[in-house]
Amino acid sequence: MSNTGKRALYQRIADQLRADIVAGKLGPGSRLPTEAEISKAWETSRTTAVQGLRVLVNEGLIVSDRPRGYFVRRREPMIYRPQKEFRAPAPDLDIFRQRVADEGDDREAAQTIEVVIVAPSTEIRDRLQVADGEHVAVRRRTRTLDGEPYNIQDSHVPLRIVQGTEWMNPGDVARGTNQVLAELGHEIVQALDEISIRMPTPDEATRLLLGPGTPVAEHIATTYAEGGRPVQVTINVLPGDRHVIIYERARQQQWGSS
Amino acid sequence: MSNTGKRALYQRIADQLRADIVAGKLGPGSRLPTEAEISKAWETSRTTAVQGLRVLVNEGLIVSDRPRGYFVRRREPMIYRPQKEFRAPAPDLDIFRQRVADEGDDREAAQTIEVVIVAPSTEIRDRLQVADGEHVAVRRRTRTLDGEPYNIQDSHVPLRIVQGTEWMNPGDVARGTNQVLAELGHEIVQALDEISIRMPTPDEATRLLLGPGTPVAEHIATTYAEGGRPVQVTINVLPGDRHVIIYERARQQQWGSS
DNA sequence: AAGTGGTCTAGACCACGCA
DNA sequence: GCGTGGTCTAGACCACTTA
Repeated sequence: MSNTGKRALYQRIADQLRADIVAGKLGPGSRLPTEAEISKAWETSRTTAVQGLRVLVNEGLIVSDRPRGYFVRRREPMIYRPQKEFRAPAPDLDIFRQRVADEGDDREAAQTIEVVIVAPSTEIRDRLQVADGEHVAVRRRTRTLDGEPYNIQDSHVPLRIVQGTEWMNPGDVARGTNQVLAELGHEIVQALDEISIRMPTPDEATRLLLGPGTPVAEHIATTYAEGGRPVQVTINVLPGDRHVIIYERARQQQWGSS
Repeated sequence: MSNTGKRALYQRIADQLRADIVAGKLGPGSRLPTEAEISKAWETSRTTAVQGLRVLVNEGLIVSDRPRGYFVRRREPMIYRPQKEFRAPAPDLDIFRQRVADEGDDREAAQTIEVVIVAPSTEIRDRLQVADGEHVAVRRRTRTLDGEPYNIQDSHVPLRIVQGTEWMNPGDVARGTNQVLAELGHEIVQALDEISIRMPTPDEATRLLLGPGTPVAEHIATTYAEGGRPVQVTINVLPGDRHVIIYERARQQQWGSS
């Protein structure tokens, strides 16, 4: 094999296929050439063809569905809104109206809930400001849509606050767990959202059925009661191919992206 | 090679190394065993060792610094706040105070700006609600910190709004471009933030010097003037290994993550 | 039974940074 | 020069799905 350019052959194979995909010549769901076809067309070994395909897999552009072949991936993100029921007069958001309305419409939402008591990790302890030996209660939720895992949500509260209360009930709480906390004297008045972007851990990849090349957002919501007292830390893990995170901002706040 | 378990050998190699990294046995910056050492230790071919290492590269856990070897990656994310100068009484955020204070402190920030006129993409046209043949002005910024690329920001405005104004000056506008827009009769009163998570395009990977296994957040901020009229669409591309996105929410809004 | 991708072998030559 | 990772070859056997 002669190196016609500086770029490696497997890179050029990937470039070619990627170009076909972004140009629409290979639309979502299309089947790609097989490894054998590619290696023949480029007069190279199958290993190199595989390497080229793997580039696109790691970019999240294609998936392999063995033994049927490689296919162009579909993306159908759902709306994720840390600010629920935002009441400011909404600007003209036709694009989203549609998709928001779709949420939970024809798709069947479900969730599994378990509640456990654990020693908090450093991340949780820092944000919850609990003492060193103090334990926390955790509501672990895995949400599914049409049977497909959708996201993971783990809420952490100091154990002393919720021990023996409805918060620890491992099932739905119709009026919402924040309402329960409010009734317990911990009404939430403020929150901090931190959103990090990273590749999933193998454990997350398993729980969320993530293919290679699928990054996740880790959304850590820390909620505070009056006086800046932290009440709850919720960690949400959102597969990048299934979510768009939406925030709305109104006049009383300042404008970024100047 | 006998398949001792179901899991492929290269997977088990990756598992072992990953465990060493998350356990801290291999701290940030540590050098990993060489490909040759791994293949010898596991009694396999170098190809399989490479395959195992590539798993971790694609997870963003390690980088190869040829020809020095593989190294455990460092993560030092900066704070990114779409809500700037948030004025609500801040909760106790010691963790972040530190890092926010660091911003632009000992590190040298710089940016390159260019302004061009283009036919808008569908994404832009939908959000900006411009007519079909109408053109838009784009301020393209690449921000660097200590000479390292940090993020990309492209602001789009209908051309008719800013033609011949200071907005199109390809340099700093001391009082901010939003102020310029306000003076032109387009004061911003509302905004919509959309955040998507994905792997970078090859072009973005080049511009931002992204290694493999580094996902990006695409933050699309659409700002609106009185009456829900869209004024500007800003697309920010944020490398996941260099940013944490922060939002604060206060009482007048509703609480998500219930 | 045929064809697919998943994994693996045992080599090879190369570019590059460092001593 | 030496050792590193980057790339590539020309095969091989396997598990799985579909015809």
